[in-house]
Amino acid sequence: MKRSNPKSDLDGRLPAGVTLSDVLAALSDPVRLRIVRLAAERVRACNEFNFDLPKATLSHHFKVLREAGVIAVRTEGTRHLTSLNRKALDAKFPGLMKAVLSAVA
Amino acid sequence: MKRSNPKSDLDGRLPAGVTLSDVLAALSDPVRLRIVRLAAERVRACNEFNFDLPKATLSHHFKVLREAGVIAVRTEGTRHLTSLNRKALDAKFPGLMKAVLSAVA
DNA sequence: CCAGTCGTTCGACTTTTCTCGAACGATGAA
DNA sequence: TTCATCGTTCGAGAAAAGTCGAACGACTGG
Repeated sequence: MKRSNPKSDLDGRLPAGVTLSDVLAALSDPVRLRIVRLAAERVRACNEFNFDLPKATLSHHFKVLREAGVIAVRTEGTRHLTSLNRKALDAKFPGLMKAVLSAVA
Repeated sequence: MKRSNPKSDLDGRLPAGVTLSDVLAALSDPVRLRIVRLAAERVRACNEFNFDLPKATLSHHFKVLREAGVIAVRTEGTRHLTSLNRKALDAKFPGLMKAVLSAVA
């Protein structure tokens, strides 16, 4: 995995220049919304997201979410632990994740 | 304009089957986000949205927002009065529009 | 009736996004 | 070392979304 910056992805920062549109676009896919809901419950390894999708497809969706700063990934040996970037999102877009996560559909 | 249903678009209902993904997708475009912010201030005729875009492009964005139930349009003579479908959105997705509208970017 | 305005729709094109097989690098176990 | 596993990246194809000129119907003022 690319780790140009030595700081963890879990340090609670959003990528520079991320806009509301970017975040909404990242969240606007049903698969990614499922990922976000699961990541919001607790930190998970990728294989704990039991989606019946090819891993290349999954990896793509994780990448979109990462680039929008919605999720953060910490590598631990073989496993990639994914968590919701809740603090950073709440700081920049107050109330957004709460609304998204509490929505029924 | 197509008006298969005699009820006004302003009756505060969301189109059947609209999901959170649909609404987020509609909101994820910068132009549409601007439209929504302006419509949230007050009801506006289309020409009050002073975008420097061809009217076909504008019409497309309005259509996307309408189909997601984000805005409602009432025809009054020649003018199409656009308003945010706030009540219906708040009912189905509590806090979402508040977060979107209060976001800085 | 005619001309002008308003917004939609059509059609074509470009751009972006999605999907996923295949190859790859990194890691851990035997 | 060798092998299997994990997740990424590449690349190609398919699907979806965005852009916008042109034509159109609805309405209004003259």
